This record gives sequence, structure tokens and C-alpha cells, in this order.
Amino acid sequence: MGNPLNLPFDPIERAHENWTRRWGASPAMAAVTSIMRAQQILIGQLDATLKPHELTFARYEALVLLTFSSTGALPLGKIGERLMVHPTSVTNTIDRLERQGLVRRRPNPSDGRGTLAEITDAGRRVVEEATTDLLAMDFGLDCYSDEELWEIHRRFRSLRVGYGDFPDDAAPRR
Amino acid sequence: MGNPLNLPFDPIERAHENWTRRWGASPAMAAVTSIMRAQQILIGQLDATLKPHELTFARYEALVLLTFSSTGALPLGKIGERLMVHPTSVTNTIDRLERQGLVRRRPNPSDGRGTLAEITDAGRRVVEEATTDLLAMDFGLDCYSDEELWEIHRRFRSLRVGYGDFPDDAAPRR
DNA sequence: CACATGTCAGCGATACTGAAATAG
DNA sequence: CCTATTTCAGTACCGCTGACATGT
Repeated sequence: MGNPLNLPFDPIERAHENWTRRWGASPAMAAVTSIMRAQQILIGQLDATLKPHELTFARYEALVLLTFSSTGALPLGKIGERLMVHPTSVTNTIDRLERQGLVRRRPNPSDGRGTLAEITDAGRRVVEEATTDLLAMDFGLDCYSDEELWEIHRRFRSLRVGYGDFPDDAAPRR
Repeated sequence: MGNPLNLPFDPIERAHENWTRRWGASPAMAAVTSIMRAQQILIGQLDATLKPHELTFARYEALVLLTFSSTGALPLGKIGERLMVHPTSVTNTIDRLERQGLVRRRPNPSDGRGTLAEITDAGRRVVEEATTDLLAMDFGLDCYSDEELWEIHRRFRSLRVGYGDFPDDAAPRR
């Protein structure tokens, strides 16, 4: 369903009308459905933009994270923590990137148990190109003003804090 | 990663600081990452709540949709349209529900090509129980007021319209 | 010893492509 | 004949569990 729906009505609105008749109004139900659809649309747009670079958004994020490190290398565990993904998913993501020659594994010199993922020159090139494309399409969010985008970011901060991702007093933005 | 992260800092904030140093501030990047994480948290909470009922959120939505129909049955194509999922995914979802005895397939009397999915009594029972649990946990959004929830819903309406899901003049809510 | 790091095998779900069967 | 509906085979990706090897 990576295509526009082109329905004559809003399917979420319709669902909520039915829902209301059945169980009473539920703004939470309306909101959660909207968030799900928004994410579905966005991931579709992002992955389509990244496809020519043979990247998914998940792999792109991993590459970007590596370019942020001063040495271009990070332990796999740290990558999972920062990207908020499961350890086994990190292994998988790095496997793929390594097969593509965008990353290479090295033993962690400061911890014999660990492995570092290090971005290659090819990886750095691909990140730059992909980033240009993503910025050009505004990450699929070009229908919003900067103010609205910050507001979305701020709004979901409470959800993430409430869930326990990090403490509320961690340096916020405005 | 269906668990709270418990980091001492906000990983998205951190990523955006690095991003800013590299490519300049990008509210779109901050927003898209926040949306992705929010969706990940929510789907985790919803699926955990539905697990005792042996449902995923996707299957739950399909069941609910069927209860909204006056006859308790809908063509598969219509289901895909309303739930905004790919036709092959509908086949898959209905397969699973049918194996669980919550739905049954019938030929569509008014279109020889088509198939109807019809909810069973067991299906109706499960929907009621699952809905009770979902309402009790407020769909994972209990950290928001009703006003905020409507605002989230409204905010993403523009994204869905902009993407082409439905026309902007389709009956909106406020 | 307990614990942390990473890998592996395997399962379930989702999303898609391309092809086919059947019927309008 | 062209199109719509659904299914099927196959691919990719993601997220998780449980087990394991290795090293702190």
C-alpha cells in the first residue's frame, strides 16, 4: 500500500464514527490510528527515496550514526541503544551494510567481547548522497512549517518520557 | 526493543544535535524520528495488550471493521481499502483469523469474483474482550488529554490529505 | 562466579512484486 | 477484450526469543 489511497472519504474518520456509535468517542483510538497511518506513509516515502541508494531508513540511520562518531566506528551495542533497536536487529543491519561494503567490522580494542562497526569511504559517500535526497524531500514532511515540526517533536517527547526512554529532565529543546 | 530504554539522555535529541553540527538544523528530521519512535512504542504496547487474545493490532482492526458492518461480512478488497493495507496483506490477515476461527470466508453473492470475510460468534466475543483491554490502557496514549489527542489526529490529517489518501473537503472533525 | 557482548537459528508479522485464475 | 478480485509464490525486512560462545 505504498500508494495514495484516493478514497472519496477519510477512512479514519469513518472508522471513528462507527467506533463512537459502538463504544463511545475515543480520541485515543482516533489518534493512534492517525499515528500508524502517518508512520506508514512516511516510511514508504523515505524508503522509496533511499531505494536508489540501496538503503532502507533503518540502515541509513545506522550509517548516519557512524558518521557522527569521531572515529567513524561504534560498538554494536551502542548503535542499538542510540537507534533504539534490538541487539539482534543491529547484528542484522550491520551484516547487510557490511555485505554492501558500506561498513566493516573490527574487534573492539578496549573490550575483547565487543565488535566495532566502522563506516567505509563508500559508506560516507552514500550517506552524503542519500542525505541530499532526503533533505530535498524534507523527510516526507514538506506539508508542515518548521514551527509545526518542532511541535510534533515536542508532543511525542512526553510519550517517550512516559514510556521510560529517558528522564524528563534530560536536556529538552525549548 | 519492546522495553523502555532507560537512557540518561534523549537519543533523538542527541542525534539532532549531531545532525545540526553536520548539515544544519532539520526540524523535519527531528519530527520524523520522533514519529517513528512513537509508533514503535505504541505498536509494542498495543500488541502486548492484545497478545493474551492471540491478536495483533492489524488483526484486531480487521475484526473491528467487520463488527461495524451490518451483516458482519465484507469483501476482502473493501477491508484492504478501509484499513489501508495491501491486498496480499488482507489475504494473509484473513487467513490467520480464519485459522483461529474468528472469521470465515464466503463467496460474495453479488460478485462471483469476490470473497467475503464474515466474523464468527467467537470473533465477536474476542473483539469485545480485546476492546475492553485496549480502552483500559487508553491505546497507550494515557499521557495525553483528550484535547491533545484530537490535536494529534488533526495534525496528521494534513499529512494524509497531502499524500493523497482522500480530498481535503471530506467531512473533517472540527 | 555473575554479567555483558555479540552471534545464530528460528518464528511471526508486514509489505511488496509478479503471475495466475476467475469472473464482470 | 480489458479490467477487477483474489490468491499464490517468493523476497525483503523487522522484531523478537532462546541458546550459545566469549570475555570482563
